[in-house]
Amino acid sequence: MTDRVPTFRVAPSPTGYLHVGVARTALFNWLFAKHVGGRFVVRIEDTDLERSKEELIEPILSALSWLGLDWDGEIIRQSTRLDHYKQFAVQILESGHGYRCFCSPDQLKADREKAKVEKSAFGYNRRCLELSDAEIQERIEAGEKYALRLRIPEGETTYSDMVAGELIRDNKEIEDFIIARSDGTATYNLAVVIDDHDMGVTHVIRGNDHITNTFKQIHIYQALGFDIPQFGHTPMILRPDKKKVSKRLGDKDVNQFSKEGILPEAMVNYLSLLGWSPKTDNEIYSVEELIERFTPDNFNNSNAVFDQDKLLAFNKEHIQLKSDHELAVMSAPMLVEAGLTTKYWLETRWEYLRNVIAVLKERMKRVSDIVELSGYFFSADFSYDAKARAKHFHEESRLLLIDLAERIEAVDELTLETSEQVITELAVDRDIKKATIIHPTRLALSGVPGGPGLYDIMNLLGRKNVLDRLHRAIDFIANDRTN
RNA sequence: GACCCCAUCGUCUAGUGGCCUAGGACGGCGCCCUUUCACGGCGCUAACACGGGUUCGACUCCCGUUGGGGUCGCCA
Repeated sequence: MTDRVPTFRVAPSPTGYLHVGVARTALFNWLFAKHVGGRFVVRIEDTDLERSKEELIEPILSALSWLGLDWDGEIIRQSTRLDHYKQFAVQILESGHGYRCFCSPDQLKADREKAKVEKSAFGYNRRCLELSDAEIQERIEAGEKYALRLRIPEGETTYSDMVAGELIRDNKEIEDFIIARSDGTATYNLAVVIDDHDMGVTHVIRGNDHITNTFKQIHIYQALGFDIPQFGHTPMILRPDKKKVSKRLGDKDVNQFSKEGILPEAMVNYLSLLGWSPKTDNEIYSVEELIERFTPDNFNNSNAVFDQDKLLAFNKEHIQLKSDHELAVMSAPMLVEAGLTTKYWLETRWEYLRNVIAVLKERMKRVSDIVELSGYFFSADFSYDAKARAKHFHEESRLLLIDLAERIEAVDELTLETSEQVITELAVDRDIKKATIIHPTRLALSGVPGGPGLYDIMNLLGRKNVLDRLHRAIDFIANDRTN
């Protein structure tokens, strides 16, 4: 075990989308693998043919890819290994570590209900443990179906958890669980142990809802004579209502965050801080920095509530860290999809897009915010914000805009400097505050009361567009008054 | 219910017996900056669940209570 390359894994089951809980587990394993220079592998847990859905595999993998959690080697699918598991089930049976159980699911269900009412013993009552060889033979020949159970010995089971420390459990609390179904297929716990062994997994980091499974799996490892990996059970990610994040409760597909303008860097950064801490005052880290700092002694052992607002705050920070060009690449398809522009138009005016992003960037909390923020940079076909209109569009401002338009006519080119110059001169000549001019002008050029500095807008729009929009507003105000 | 885990501001967390009149971040609130909206800067708000011990001294150690979470499938 000493010279094995550290191998970590994530093992999603395609019975739902990848939610933040599994994503965070995957991230921890990945970060840890990168930190120690080990391997990170992916396994699809689809032994339950009933509930597993083929079409869910691709979205799960794309979510991992989106997060940047690249994996090593081939993806293992349990459904392709069903036959492989059988020999181990047989081995456990023949070595005396397991036994046949003829109890029907209905029978077991009745047992459980009875035990619940009587508040008596937990787990399987071992009815089939003492069956004689003859009786077993007889029932097999009679065609009775049977499942295989692992026989848990007396005593207690203990192991050292990377997160929780020394864990000990009385074997009375571990029932003789089923390792192979009556149709011969392996159940989750058996398959997991065999796969982790075959894949050379040395470290298993997963949610602490798996602790009971870990105790069961340790007994399978022992029955099979396999080396037991290091286990680490992280606290859960909870929803704001304090319930465990779960696909069964309809929790969000990680892919959805991407659609909502969340940067994978932000998601990774935020997720890394749920149940783990770099133990510094800084919270914003790049993936490289996280890998650098990621050690298991910094795990936390209490559950964490997933906070959308804080994710958004991280997203804002990471957006600011992106170059204008990178943001332009991400924004372009969103702008096209929103119908604000076309792919061709953008391709020929890439610098314009970049400049638009440069002035809008600090206002973006989501990448997709660009759509809401930048409309007027691509189209003059906007309406004026009603409140702002009432405040800034009136006869006085109309005359001001006419004056401004005339002055701009006299200018060759609108730059940052000339824009400011024109406004300043107008203000001085009329002996008014610049703001008096700026507000109606901004509304005339953008239709909205907020946004980048007016000179930036004028500079970007250019002389012709500014003039057109000024005249449009002048006419609008005139018509508005007569109505 | 049984078993297990956990317990610091609303949320994520720092704290590993004296450095704590408990630090940071998000949120909220206020101020400043400012042509607007943002950004940024500054400040404020707000927590050691409770009760017992141990100790010269407990947020830090132990026990109990309470609270929260998890598990209890021929699901994963």
